[in-house]
Amino acid sequence: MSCETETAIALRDAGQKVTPQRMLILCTVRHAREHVTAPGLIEEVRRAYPFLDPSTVYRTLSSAAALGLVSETDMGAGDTEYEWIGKDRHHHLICRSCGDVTSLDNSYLDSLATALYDELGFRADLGHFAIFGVCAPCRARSGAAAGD
Amino acid sequence: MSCETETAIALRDAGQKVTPQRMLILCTVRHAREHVTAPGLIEEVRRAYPFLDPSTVYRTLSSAAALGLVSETDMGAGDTEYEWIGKDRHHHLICRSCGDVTSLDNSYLDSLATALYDELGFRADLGHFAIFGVCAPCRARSGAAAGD
DNA sequence: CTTGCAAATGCGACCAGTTGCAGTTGCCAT
DNA sequence: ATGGCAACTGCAACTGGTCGCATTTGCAAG
Ligand SMILES: [Zn+2]
Ligand SMILES: [Zn+2]
Ligand SMILES: [Zn+2]
Ligand SMILES: [Zn+2]
Repeated sequence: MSCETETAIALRDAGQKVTPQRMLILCTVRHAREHVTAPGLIEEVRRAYPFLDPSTVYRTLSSAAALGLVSETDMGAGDTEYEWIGKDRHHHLICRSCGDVTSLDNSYLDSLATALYDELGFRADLGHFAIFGVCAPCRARSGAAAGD
Repeated sequence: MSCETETAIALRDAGQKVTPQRMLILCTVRHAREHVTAPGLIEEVRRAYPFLDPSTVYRTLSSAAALGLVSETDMGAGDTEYEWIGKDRHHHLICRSCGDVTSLDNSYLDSLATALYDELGFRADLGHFAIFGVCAPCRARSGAAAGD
């Protein structure tokens, strides 16, 4: 099944209309295998469809995020970053010192989700977390003595 | 020790100047035992100090957040919410269905922080998380059959 | 107490993103 | 296939929040 078909089905399943604009926007997000910002995305989609209005892009991203099709995350870079959410959930560790961003397997969060569910009955939706902190190299670099 | 003195010390320790504006802004955040939004805070502080500029409030909140004095969190309400961070760290569970917000003890996140540190050497700063999902009452209400 | 500097404030310009509205279009029932 | 409605789009006005700069002010050295 093609990417376009899958995206259309996802939209339809969510009770939304399938329009050319949405297909273009969402497929662009999906094909970008990295996080994209709204301004970057607007520039990208306008190459194929110059008259597409920015407000349509924002509205599409917002509703898609509400549906869980894409993640909408503040990675600390000043602009909200969007990413298609496939089957493989992931999260990110962001170093406040060097700015390095690494991916984190969902299994680390799974135990938290399990605890919340078992102990509190809360079904957590741990879509795409940005966890800030200091990475190992930076800790070593800034002096092992300071490492609490 | 009074709240004002503690706040001033916290600012001074962080290498920042103690100004009347900052004291007013930060003490207001501190005394509010709940989350506050920037617009709400501006209205509040202007009762005591009408000429205080909104940009000063935003800058103060931003730098205080960078220093870890206050948390800066998107609780899903459309406006970023700020809260004074005391000794007792906490997080929140937010139900997407009924909108209910509950507090979560930091111990749930501690195990995650420990795992990240032990296995990856990443010193996570889990300041004030907003965890979205569906609460137990809503799960029960929307039919136990649908509960996966 | 006086002096000097760096940081903070206030003001105004600016801009990304949101919102309201009217026209258009996907989609379902007939 | 056709009709009708509700959702979506594009446009334009609006606005919350940011940024640059000149002035003020905290604060530490002398
Ligand atoms: Zn990601
Ligand atoms: Zn680092
Ligand atoms: Zn809180
Ligand atoms: Zn609920």
